[in-house]
Amino acid sequence: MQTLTRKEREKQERESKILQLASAMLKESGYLGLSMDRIAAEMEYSKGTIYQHFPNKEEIILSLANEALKKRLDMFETASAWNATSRQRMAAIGAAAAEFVRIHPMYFAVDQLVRSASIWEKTSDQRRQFMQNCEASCMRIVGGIVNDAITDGDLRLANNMTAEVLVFGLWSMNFGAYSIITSSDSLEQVGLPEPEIALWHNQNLLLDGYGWTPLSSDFDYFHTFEQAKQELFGGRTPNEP
Amino acid sequence: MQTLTRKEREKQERESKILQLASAMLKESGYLGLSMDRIAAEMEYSKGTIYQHFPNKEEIILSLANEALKKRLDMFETASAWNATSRQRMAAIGAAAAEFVRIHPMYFAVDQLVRSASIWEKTSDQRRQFMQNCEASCMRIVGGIVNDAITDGDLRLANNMTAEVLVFGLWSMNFGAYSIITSSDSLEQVGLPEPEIALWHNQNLLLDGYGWTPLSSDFDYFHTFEQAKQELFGGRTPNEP
DNA sequence: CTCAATTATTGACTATTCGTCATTTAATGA
DNA sequence: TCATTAAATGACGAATAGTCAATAATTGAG
Repeated sequence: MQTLTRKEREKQERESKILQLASAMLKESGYLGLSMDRIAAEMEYSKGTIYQHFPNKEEIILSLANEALKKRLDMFETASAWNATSRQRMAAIGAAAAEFVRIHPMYFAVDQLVRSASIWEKTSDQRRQFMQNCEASCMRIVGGIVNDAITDGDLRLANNMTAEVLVFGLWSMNFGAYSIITSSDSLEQVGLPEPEIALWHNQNLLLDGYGWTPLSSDFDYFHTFEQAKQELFGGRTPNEP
Repeated sequence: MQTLTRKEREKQERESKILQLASAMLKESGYLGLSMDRIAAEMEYSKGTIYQHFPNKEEIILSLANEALKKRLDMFETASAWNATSRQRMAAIGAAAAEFVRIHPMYFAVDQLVRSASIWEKTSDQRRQFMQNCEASCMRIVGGIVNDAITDGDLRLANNMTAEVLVFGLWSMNFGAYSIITSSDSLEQVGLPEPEIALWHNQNLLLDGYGWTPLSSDFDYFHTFEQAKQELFGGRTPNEP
């Protein structure tokens, strides 16, 4: 006996089919190529039915972003709960971020879209709040690791510093790096054949700059990174075929 | 005696008027609010005439980005040519970036737009190359300062490191931070009342992590930053009323 | 100055899109 | 069986990008 009626199940299936199609279209031809008419046509439903699921195009896009963000939050939680030193847990967060990008190469494009085009205003409070919640939760998780490091004596912040500033440093570096990486194919021509590794080095050196011990010169965090990837997200990540 | 005929001048004026209007519209209501019809209406010209200047909407957007990028390149060159230590010149680059964002708050939104929506494909080779050129030049300038630092003995890169990796670190951090800052109004709610200052700290700590002397703990780079802002870009920046 | 040739401008037109809603179709259960 | 409720439809209105034949303005040779 199911908790959902056949109708409810059908509806949910259709919804995920819509999102799946939309994701493919977005990947294929960007925001402008994502057309409600085409979704309806490919679904073999009329447009009106699609609009019963999502009141507008923007809600679909934000839904896609939220699906991804939810997974990222899970991965960050997994990384944070790892039994290791604070900086190793931080490395695990890095592994989570890298794995997330591997699984959702579209996410940054979508996130940028949501931020830049006037998509935000057209979406429902509920979905907007969900998104902000996910982001805030991610920050809180990373902030928690920072505070643990302080508690453990591995990190001492200067007077005019807060954990939030450090988290913002990592966040902005990651966001920027992956935005550039996923939307630019000419990085080799500019002397950066392996931008992901460059990001990894820079993250470590930033934490070294904060004096978060053990410093990356004294410990092989790349090994930790690979280990976290394997143990925590190895083989198959949750919710992914 | 002008080198341009009256017609050419008129055309150029009209072109900059179009860009000006487009910029305002983009600021006002985003990519979707930027309408060729509305531009034509507000210019009091017909649509066809607008299309004689720009073959499509996307070219207008890329033009706007390029206008801004050109100015940033100028500012970076100015900063790099400053007579000071390598890390001070780096601080001047930071001042240039900050000043650039102050003058062009729209730039990051437009840049993200160009990257994420399918704008890139629709634009001319010429404009695309101009953009890539500007970006590459900016990187080269910053890379030049890094190399000067190495020559001066203020910086020693590890074996597996290159100047490009460092530049990428600064680039991604700046790009990410300003993208987030200019597209998010809820940073205070997340414990970041002054994100620009946070960025500044993080940049310095990253360079400290690289061991670029004098370290920020030994030298007041914020003073340098303010000084560069004043001396190099103070009062009125070039090409700005 | 005149007027044919060139150049610039126009806006009606096509095609495409989003989102709505009266109408039709299907499902339900008394 | 059939009245009532729910779901699905697609024609429609309103915007928009971009085109292009027709029109207006400019130019410069005679």
